Amino acid sequence: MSAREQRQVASGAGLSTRLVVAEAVRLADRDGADGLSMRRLAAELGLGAMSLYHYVANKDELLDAMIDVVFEEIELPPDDTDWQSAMRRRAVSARQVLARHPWAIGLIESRTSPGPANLRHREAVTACLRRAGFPVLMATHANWVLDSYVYGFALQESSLPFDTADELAELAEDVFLPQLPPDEFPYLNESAAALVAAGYDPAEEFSFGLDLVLAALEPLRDPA
Amino acid sequence: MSAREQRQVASGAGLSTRLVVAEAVRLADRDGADGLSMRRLAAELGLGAMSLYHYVANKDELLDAMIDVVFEEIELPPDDTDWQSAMRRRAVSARQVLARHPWAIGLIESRTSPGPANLRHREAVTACLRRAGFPVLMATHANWVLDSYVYGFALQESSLPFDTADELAELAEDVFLPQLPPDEFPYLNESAAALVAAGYDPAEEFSFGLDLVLAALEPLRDPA
DNA sequence: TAGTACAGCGTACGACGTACGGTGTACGAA
DNA sequence: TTCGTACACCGTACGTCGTACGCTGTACTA
Repeated sequence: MSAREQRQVASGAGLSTRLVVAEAVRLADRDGADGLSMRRLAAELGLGAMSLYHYVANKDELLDAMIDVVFEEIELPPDDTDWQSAMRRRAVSARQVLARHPWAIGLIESRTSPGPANLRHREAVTACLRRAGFPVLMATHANWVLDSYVYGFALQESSLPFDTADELAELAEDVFLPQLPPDEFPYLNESAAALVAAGYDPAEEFSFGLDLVLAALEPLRDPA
Repeated sequence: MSAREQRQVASGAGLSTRLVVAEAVRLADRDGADGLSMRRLAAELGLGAMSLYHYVANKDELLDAMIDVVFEEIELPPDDTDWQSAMRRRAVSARQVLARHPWAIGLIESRTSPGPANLRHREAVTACLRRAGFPVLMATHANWVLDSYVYGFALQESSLPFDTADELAELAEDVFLPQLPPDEFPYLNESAAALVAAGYDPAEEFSFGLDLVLAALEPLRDPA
């Protein structure tokens, strides 16, 4: 029995590994990945720094657990609709969750062992694709394409310095365009202007690409 | 004139900001983002820690500069072919570069101001799409879809604990499958088995999704 | 010959993760 | 009632981090 499992069982009353990890997620949401330190987390919980090590083996394990909490928040593809609707539901949910916890995206790069929620998620998605008639290897391909799109979109979105169309318009005028001489960046200027005029909505932008990918995957199903 | 620009001009003989950043990239490639510290970087260059601050304002600026070096390595879309070939070239190049510098992916999340190479890259890609006949807003959409796919793929690839089909086969047998009880994860087991049997090549996997996306974008061009 | 840049460094401060060895309280057994 | 034990928790300390501050020495100019 590892130290971690031991603690998870114990202390039915007050603290628990789950609560510690949850508070860590809250802290990272508020202050970013760099703002999360064992000391600050402990202080937030009213503990001394070293007390955390009764619930978590080390910071690395804490980060792994935090990522798995994030995966837990992502909706699984429902199995009472067509596969496209199901995959859309879970993709949209994933984007929302990752936008809420942007630190998670940067963390994924450095941790290589998926947690239980992650595995459950992958199983559910693969199941949905297989039942929709995708051959085994096609389901793998579809999985890669969809996950790449979702993670990549979340990554890009998290690195944007604005969240809404209004903020974009403001920033474009005050910061971006002054940095983009029209003779050197004619196309970016054109795009920026068009984008400000048309309005920018991350959810819509996400939908566009998602529908494109889903439609492109459709013909790869086996005509069961 | 900022401290940084000042240094870039000075010291024509030995060190320069460019060399410092280049060495930082090498160090991050070798030891990961966490392995890069100002002291270690300085030591690698035969300097005291504080000497670095003659070339770089602070670590944050160093990280920004490192990311821009990475973007510099990515091939721009050539303009002597059809748009699909051009976008494929730059996407394949981007994947290769990001696989060489996986730390860059995790860094992107937390830095919001694109460097000059990044801007030049975006301009070139947008130009290619516009010239291929995509209307302004369609070009923006295409940009989002393609970049999302590329970054997302790179992110996933960097978080895989294996690089080749052989390593996958080995890990699957020794680590993955024992963790995946067949009754709980039937589809992941099926996928893993099929993947081991068929062999796994990241470049091929990348190509599959890339071609899918490119083909899906084709009809969105304006029939100029 | 004096003055001025500038590359480079030594020291120090506050924060970090965490190893190690405590302390107090709760509780079952004697 | 007493004692042993388990467990939640913590204080201190070590090595590392980024970097502020102020000092060297060298090279070159006036």
